[in-house]
Amino acid sequence: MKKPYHHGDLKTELVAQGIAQLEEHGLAALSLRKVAKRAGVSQAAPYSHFKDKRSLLAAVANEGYQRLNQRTAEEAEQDPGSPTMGLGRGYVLFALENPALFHLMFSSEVSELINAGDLDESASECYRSLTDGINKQHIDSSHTKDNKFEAAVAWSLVHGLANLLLEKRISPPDYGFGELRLFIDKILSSCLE
Amino acid sequence: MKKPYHHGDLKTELVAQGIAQLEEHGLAALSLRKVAKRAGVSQAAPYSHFKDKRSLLAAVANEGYQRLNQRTAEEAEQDPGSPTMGLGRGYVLFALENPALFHLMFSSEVSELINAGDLDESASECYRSLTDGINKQHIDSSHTKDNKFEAAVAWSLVHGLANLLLEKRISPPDYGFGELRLFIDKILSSCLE
DNA sequence: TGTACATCAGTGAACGCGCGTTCACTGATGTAC
DNA sequence: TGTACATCAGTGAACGCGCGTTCACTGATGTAC
Repeated sequence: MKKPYHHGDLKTELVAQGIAQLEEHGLAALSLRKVAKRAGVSQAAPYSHFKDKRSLLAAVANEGYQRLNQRTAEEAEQDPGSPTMGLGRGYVLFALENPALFHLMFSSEVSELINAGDLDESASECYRSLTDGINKQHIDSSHTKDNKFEAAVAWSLVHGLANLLLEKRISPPDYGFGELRLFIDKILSSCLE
Repeated sequence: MKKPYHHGDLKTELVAQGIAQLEEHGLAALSLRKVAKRAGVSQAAPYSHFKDKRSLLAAVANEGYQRLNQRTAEEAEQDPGSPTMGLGRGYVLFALENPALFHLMFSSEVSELINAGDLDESASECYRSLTDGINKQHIDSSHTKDNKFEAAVAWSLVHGLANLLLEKRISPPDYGFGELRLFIDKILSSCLE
């Protein structure tokens, strides 16, 4: 009665435990065996739901992209005056709040899966929503074309900042900022608004 | 006579073969055993020159940072009017010319080594030369302060662009650019000059 | 309502693999006398 | 110039480990009659 033979929703559980393992022990420690153990299931059980390890990775990354999209949308709502700043801030904050998940999402392995079309639309949506935000922002501004490039600039800036903060190559206190959010805004503002 | 017992300069050779292995087979395939094999030496031989694997990684990354500094300086010389653009272009080009080495240099593992002070000054020099470039550029421009932040902005932009190009998340042809160098300049110019 | 059966999620043992590291050793080198 | 010896770079076998994946299986479930 304590441990039913069939789990019920093992597939979802494996993705959840994958994320938990990721955040607790980092990307290098994400193995199928450990995820299975966390879910209280034998090491071979995941193969009933995922073709192979890459397939579980894709599902975990997918969940990550959905959360990223939520997080950026959330931050953009809070700051309706400048959608780009909100989206950008949300992107960087998400990375810092979910370091290993973010790492996985932009790892070579997952990039290959994305480029092979093995992920949902969620993965590409984060870029699309950035473009949308920029279009919205510039609809009644001086710029009219070049929005496409601005999106690439914004993504690069935000992605680079996230990575450099994550690896502690840039440290806000060195810039006199105790409050992370303010530092992010300061850096992003020079290019984004 | 063909194979002397003592190599002569195995330490240097191991670093060189580490870089070669990296570029030929990627970061995930960089093991001590493979590097030793490439150098024509037993798997235990590297331990005469390096305390452990991390120590070899540090040496390889260090060589990488030296090459990065060379590459950015080279590009900056070619383009004396705008040091920042030159440095930035050099940074991105280096990443694309040495994808796996760049990957290693900014991996979590090497970041930890850097933050623990286990690398030469070369690692921090790339950031310092960027700051210098910005100071040079703004010495007779309108801005006077804020150079410190501009350096963080420039580094973020350049680092993000390098990573997104590397993982093929951004593809110059999608923006109508066949020539990589022109695309990089277009993206960088909106923030850097 | 009760029974036979197909389905399939999950088990547990086993596979082969490459890895970092250790260890007692051997061969080459150079220095002291 | 020649010999004894310390040094130490490199050897090769072995260690234990965790990994992804396969396999024949077993237990639970639900459906057809």
